[in-house]
Amino acid sequence: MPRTEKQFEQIREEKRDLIKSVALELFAKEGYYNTSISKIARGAKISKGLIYNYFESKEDLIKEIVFDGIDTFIEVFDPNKDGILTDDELEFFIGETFRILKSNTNYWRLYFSLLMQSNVYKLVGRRFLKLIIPLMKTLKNYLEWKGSKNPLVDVRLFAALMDGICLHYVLDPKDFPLDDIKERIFKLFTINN
Amino acid sequence: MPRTEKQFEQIREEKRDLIKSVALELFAKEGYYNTSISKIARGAKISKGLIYNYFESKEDLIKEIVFDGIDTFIEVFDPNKDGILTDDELEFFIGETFRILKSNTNYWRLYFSLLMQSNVYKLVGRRFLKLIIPLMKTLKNYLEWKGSKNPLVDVRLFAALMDGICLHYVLDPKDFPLDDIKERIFKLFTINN
Amino acid sequence: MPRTEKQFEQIREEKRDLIKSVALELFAKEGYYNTSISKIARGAKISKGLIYNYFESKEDLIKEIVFDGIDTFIEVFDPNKDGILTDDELEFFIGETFRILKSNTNYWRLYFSLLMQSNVYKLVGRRFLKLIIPLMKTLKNYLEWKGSKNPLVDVRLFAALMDGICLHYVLDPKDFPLDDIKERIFKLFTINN
Amino acid sequence: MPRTEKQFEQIREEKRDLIKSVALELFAKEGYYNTSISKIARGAKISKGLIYNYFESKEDLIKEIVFDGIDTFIEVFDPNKDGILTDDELEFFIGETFRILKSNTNYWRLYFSLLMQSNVYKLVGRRFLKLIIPLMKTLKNYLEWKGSKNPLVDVRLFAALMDGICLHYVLDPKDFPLDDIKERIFKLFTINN
DNA sequence: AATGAATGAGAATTCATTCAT
DNA sequence: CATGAATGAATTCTCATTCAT
Repeated sequence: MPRTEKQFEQIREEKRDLIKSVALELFAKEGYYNTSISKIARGAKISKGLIYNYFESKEDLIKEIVFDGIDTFIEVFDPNKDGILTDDELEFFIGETFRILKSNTNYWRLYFSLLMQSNVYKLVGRRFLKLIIPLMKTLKNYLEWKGSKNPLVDVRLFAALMDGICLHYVLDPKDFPLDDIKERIFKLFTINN
Repeated sequence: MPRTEKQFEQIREEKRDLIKSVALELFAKEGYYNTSISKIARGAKISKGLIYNYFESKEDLIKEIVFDGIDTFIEVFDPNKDGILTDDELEFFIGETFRILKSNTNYWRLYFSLLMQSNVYKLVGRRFLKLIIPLMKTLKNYLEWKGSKNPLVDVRLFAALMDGICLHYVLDPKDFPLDDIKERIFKLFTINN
Repeated sequence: MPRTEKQFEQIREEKRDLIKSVALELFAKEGYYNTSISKIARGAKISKGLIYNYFESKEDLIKEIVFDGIDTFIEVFDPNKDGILTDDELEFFIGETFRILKSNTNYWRLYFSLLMQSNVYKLVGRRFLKLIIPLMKTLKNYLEWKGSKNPLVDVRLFAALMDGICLHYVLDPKDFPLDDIKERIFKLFTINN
Repeated sequence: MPRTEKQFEQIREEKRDLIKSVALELFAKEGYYNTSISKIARGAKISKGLIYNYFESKEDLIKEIVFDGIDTFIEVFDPNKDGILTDDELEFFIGETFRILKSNTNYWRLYFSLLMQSNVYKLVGRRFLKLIIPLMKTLKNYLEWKGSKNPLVDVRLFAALMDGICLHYVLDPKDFPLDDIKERIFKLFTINN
């Protein structure tokens, strides 16, 4: 019995995901340039050629991986709401960020490593900004409401802090007191100052 | 009549510096792996071979560049004092960090980009930690004195924040309100909380 | 429809052999260091890169070539017999040695040329000795039986003579009276002296 | 007081010899291709450039070294005599050969190593033959007189044997019973057979 | 006579990508 | 859909040689 169109589609989808997950693992662990297509193929137990059946190029592959990560982020934080943040919502935001950080450490290490290569940044940064900007706007409103004298600066501060924590966490996840840090951040930004 | 020892010494010194500055520029702008020795040679208007007259390998070259940066940092912050931080000293520390960040933006972009490539991190991280650890200790004492309930966590928070700011700054220095941020950090960490 | 495992295996086998035979030819004629991978590739009408698909490095390539030659030798002379040599067996030994010399002149030129490069000797010498030592032991017994007063010295003499002949032969095979020499050696070492 | 022409000449001579002896040492120990001009200069504690003041090229340098060795050989064996060899003279010949071998082991190792690289052989071989041929002629007469049925073959045998011994000796001088071997050769070729 | 900085051709090696099967 | 042999451009690095001083 020949497979249906749909079954093929599903096989393709699974293969794509397999390749991407192996590639993410390797990119994050060994670096983008130290990870050859051969290694990925070996890791996924498929042939080199097949990868080109699913992705146009190595660059295309990493682009997809990064975009996927961004999309995960978007799904969680999609702010199609009212642009208004409550204390609870801020706590949720911080908590979710750290939860994703914990469960996708590899991805975020990769993300930061890529971010630093300006050519990749140009590629990916734009898309990331589109996601971040509305969040930042909402946050600005929130901080304004909280009495911040210079909410724009405080937003920057918040963003930098979050990224700094991500950075430190992915570099050495074992000893990082993520939960304590969460508490502190929450306090820092919810109290009226 | 042959050149004197001193003249050779000077030529070497100048060439080394030229190569390092061109390399730093390119490494930071295009990434370590996207910067070939050929490009560096072209940038410095010298031959490929000459670079190997001054540096044993590409790896040796980047190691020297990074160590130079660390040394600059050390010179400013060498804490063989009393291990005690006053409010003024903290302000000085933050201020100096940002001043160095501004004047060595390229270097710090490079530093972060390397940090993320685990193999390079192993190379450099150790040396950096040796510098950082005493600073962190001093800071811990300071925060304790300021009444921090969990100074270890606060030190982590501070370090992450500083790195986050550095990261954001090097990625987009133009629009970053570094001075305002400085104020905010200072306030955050000097008030009794 | 993809090629079967067996077809690939055969292609690989043939290509490996092609590369090895071209490389042997060139190594022997021009020397190891004067033979670049490019030259070998050109000689085999394949790309440089393909050679690395079959051999890990230039050193690996020559190692395989030399080991192949040793293996040929071992196949002929494998002395897991009784350790006893008759006159006929000695004649056979000498005859076979010269036959191999004639049919593998290139290989032996290469072998001698490598022998003299101490680093390569270390690589290969050990394996060769393993083969030679038992042969020499058998020969010593034989010469003892023939009445040699100092069989150890005579074994050395025999080995040196055989290698000297090989050396002269590979340097100028055209005019070398190999068959007459064979007779003489046989007489020299079979008569009681 | 300015140095005289002669003094300069002597300095030059000494430097040439220094360079050659260092180069011979290194060529023999590490191989021709593994010995860079830089290494030689370092070994002789002079500058790279100066070597080119004395020798046109690396090839020129090795050519001179090899020719020197041949000349040493010629000095000892120059057969401007009667072309007739007595038993005593043969013993002297063999003895001298081995004496030179012992005192110049490095040189002979180099010589053999070069011999095997056909391009060098072409360079040097001709000159060597000019030296060897008269010796071989004299030896042929001697062997004829001794009753050799095929003196040409015996000359070849003798030459091969001598080279074989040299080869084995330079490869592992420590354990080689050179003196015993000498006795055996002498007996082998002086007895009527 | 002497120096060593500088050159540039060429070496080994890697790897993304293609393509016949 | 799948394979892996094959390519070739690019990379790091070496080194004989030149030359200004």
